[in-house]
Amino acid sequence: MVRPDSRSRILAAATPMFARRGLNGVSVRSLASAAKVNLSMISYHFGGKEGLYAEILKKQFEGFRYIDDIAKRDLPPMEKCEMYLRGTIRRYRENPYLLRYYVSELTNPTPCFKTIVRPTVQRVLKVLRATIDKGISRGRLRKTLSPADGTLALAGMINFYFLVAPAARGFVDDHPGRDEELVNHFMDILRGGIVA
Amino acid sequence: MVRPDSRSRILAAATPMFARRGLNGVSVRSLASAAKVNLSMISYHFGGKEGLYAEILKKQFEGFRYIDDIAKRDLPPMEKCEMYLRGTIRRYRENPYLLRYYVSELTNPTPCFKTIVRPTVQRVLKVLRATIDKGISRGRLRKTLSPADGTLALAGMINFYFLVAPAARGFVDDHPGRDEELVNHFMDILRGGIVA
DNA sequence: GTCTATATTGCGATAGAC
DNA sequence: GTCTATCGCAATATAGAC
Repeated sequence: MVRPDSRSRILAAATPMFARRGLNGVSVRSLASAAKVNLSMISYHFGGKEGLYAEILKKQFEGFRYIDDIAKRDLPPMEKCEMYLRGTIRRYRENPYLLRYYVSELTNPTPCFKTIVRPTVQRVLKVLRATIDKGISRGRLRKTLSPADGTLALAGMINFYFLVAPAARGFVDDHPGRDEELVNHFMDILRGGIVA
Repeated sequence: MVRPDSRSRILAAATPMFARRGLNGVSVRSLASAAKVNLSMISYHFGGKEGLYAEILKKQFEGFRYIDDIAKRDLPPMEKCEMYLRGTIRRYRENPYLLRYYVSELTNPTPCFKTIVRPTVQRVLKVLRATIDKGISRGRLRKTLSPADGTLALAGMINFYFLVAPAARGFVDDHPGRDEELVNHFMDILRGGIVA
């Protein structure tokens, strides 16, 4: 096991720090000290703090690629919804920082918002909407369903679940072991609502 | 129309600035210049930048008080859900900054998170959950519904709608004129899901 | 690639005159 | 309450030795 080079060490140390405190909440000094590199290394490798942030954000957003699998497949709409729920849960379990970068960019956008964040969000929404559109036209989903609002409801329930988790301690006992249950609960709501 | 005093001017100028750029993204100098006050006024009135932020956050979070109206009333669960949706929409329309403070605290918590944010979130979730619990025990909601996950699904769809709005330009044409439609679409999903 | 040393600017906060 | 002036320190970034 060789010691990772300084570039990798910077990326590894910076990823959780930016996630927790945002671009403006982290100084190059604290980055360098956490990564155990000289502070000039950040400029050397990434051209400055913002360059480092942009590189990390770009890498984080590759976690959204699973949406393309959903787009390609020809499956009934409810199965695609389930794929989306499972893919989203998996994405956040595998990478606990992605949601923070994502939401942080939505509320306090950096220059990366236009180049990386918005195009990705639009892509995800577009795929989900196409699924719903097709489901309606094929008679699988009810024809009074609004494709746009339905998409946002679907994306909202699962994303908000992870977003609010840190403030919901004691409300849900969130852990990977209940993911299957979570998918089933949300799918039940999509299938038949909440009414008896 | 008299000129507001310096304290009010600081609050008025700082509210949108913290909302857009976060606590760490705003300097006292930029605050003072936007509010057209001397920079020493921030320490004088609020004891520093963090004190100012805390005061604004506290005031913003008063926007969640409508949840107590819902808690007090004795209404069928679906009517309470509709009250919650309408109240949430109204809250974000009346105060376009609240969601940013809210979500920003969830992803990049400041010292206010423990004192203000988490207690408020817990309060909202508790009220919604109590509504669902009662709805189930009275046979109005289906007995297989998970109260916790149902709560998060409900809160998620409407909160995410506003959260993602800046990145969803062109996807939904969001404006107050369609709020009634939005409530109806979400209520339809809660009533019967999305399946035909 | 990695370091030291430093340039330069900006930061938050406050002392003290008025 | 409001101002000027300034303190002390942190910020990002880079020049230049090795």
